[in-house]
Amino acid sequence: MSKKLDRRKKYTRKVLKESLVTLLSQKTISKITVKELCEMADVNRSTFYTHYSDQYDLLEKIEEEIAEDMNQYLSSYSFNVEEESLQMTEKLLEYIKDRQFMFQTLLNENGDPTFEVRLRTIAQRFMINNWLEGQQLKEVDMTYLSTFVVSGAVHVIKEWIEYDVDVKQSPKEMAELINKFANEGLSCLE
Amino acid sequence: MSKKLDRRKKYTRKVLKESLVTLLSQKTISKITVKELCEMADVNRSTFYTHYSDQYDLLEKIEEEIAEDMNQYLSSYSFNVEEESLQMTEKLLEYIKDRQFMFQTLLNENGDPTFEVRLRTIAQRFMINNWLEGQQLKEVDMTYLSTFVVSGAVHVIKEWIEYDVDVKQSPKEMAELINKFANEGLSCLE
DNA sequence: AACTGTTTGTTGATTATCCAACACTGTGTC
DNA sequence: GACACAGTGTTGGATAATCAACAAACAGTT
Repeated sequence: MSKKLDRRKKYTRKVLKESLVTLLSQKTISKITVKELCEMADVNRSTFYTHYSDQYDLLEKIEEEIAEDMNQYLSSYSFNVEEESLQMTEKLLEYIKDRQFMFQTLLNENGDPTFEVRLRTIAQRFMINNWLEGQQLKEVDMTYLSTFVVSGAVHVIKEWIEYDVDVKQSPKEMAELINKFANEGLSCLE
Repeated sequence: MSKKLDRRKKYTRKVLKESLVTLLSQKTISKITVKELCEMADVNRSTFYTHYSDQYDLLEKIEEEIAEDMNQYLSSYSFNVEEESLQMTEKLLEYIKDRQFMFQTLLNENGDPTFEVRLRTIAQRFMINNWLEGQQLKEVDMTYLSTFVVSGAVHVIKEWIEYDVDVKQSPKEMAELINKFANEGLSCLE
């Protein structure tokens, strides 16, 4: 499935992604030049063009990757088995924690305004497929519910960032809290 | 003088050096294999051998580089002009701060026992060339003095590490303190 | 409008790294 | 001793990244 990447490719893409996110924390994508991006990443400009067509393309790829990861995590998510579920939540939290800066940047002023929407879409699809399976819900309720949950999640992430919450210190407790909330939320529907 | 290095070479050597120092914080040089070193650095083993012959060679190069840097800093050191001197001390402190982990590792149990000696030699040569210029000192005094100063410096570095002193927060005050001490020490000799 | 400096894609030749394979040495185990 | 196992150094061919150079587009200045 996932073809084995040459170390060089892996490294080049990694630093380019990191550099773009760093620059995005300072200015809007349209004000970022390929030149400064490559200088920051310490990568030859010609190399950049063998991977991406421009800044926008790179940003696209970054977000696609996140989307894939989120889907990956959410696809194996289930609230049936308690312990397994907790572990999944924990992993998801660690994933986010490791990319705190990235999320912060992409969700803030200079970031992509469509990014939050994309996250919302992913979560919405997940909720429809898993949580709300079997439930007979009006479409209005469904939309409202997913919007509510995702907004909450984004809000939580932003709060973590603002108050510099160290998720890693207690991912377990955090995971329990979140799962409990999710379950109670579900039971409230019945 | 300093030949222009290909970015790739620069990167390869950088990660290999970082990885070795990291490993040295865990075990002795003789227990470190080239294989695990390359795995940590994410560099092909064959690439390693195009740069260094073995772990010991790499460690050698790391220490040589530090020695060069220290010489560089110390060579442009003078206590004649007050402000300039302070700036030099400040830069030197920042240099050490940026490599705190490296110094810590090289000076500790797993590190190279000869490293402290090398530092001592450098400082000794410096003191003879600069500070003690013109002073009529017995060789015994000279050796004792340099040993005293370097031991002090190493001790200070180790204390910074242990008590996690943030040198960067006040390199200026720190620099003033050190220069003042150095000057008083010198005047004590007269 | 001409001028200056900067960024942009793109190219060709060069170089470094990768990878997989190899034979070799050392070390521990039955 | 015979055996498996892990690390060593070295090789050759494939591939990626480098660098320097280019024409073109663009923005700001005078």
